[in-house]
Amino acid sequence: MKNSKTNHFDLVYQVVRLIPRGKVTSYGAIANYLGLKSGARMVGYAMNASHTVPDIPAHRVVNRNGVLTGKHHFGHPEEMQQLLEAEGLKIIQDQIQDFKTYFWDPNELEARL
DNA sequence: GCAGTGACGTCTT
DNA sequence: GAAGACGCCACTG
Repeated sequence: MKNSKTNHFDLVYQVVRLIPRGKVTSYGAIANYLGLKSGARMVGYAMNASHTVPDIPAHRVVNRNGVLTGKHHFGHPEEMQQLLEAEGLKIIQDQIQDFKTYFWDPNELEARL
């Protein structure tokens, strides 16, 4: 399979696209959902390449602490915070307030289905 | 081909 | 409880 290399990336994009509006998830959650034990970094790397694919709400993906670590990777760091606030989230000092409240886990979605 | 780096997370001290 | 170090895999230089 020539696409075996980018297979993980595609999986990450699929999960990120499934994130409902007003919710956020963490790299570890996606990695865990995909079965990538220590793939947290891989997920982050995949997100770095997310610019290669549209419709990727990367602003809904934050680290385990709910901090907008990758905000600087957007066209403008402010954009990530603005987008999250536009979805009803509260962000203070690049940190999501009540992160656990807005936290969304892909496993939960699959469980509901 | 080797070494360094990276949108993180978990373990150990 | 907090801080530091290590590990994982993939990409770039």
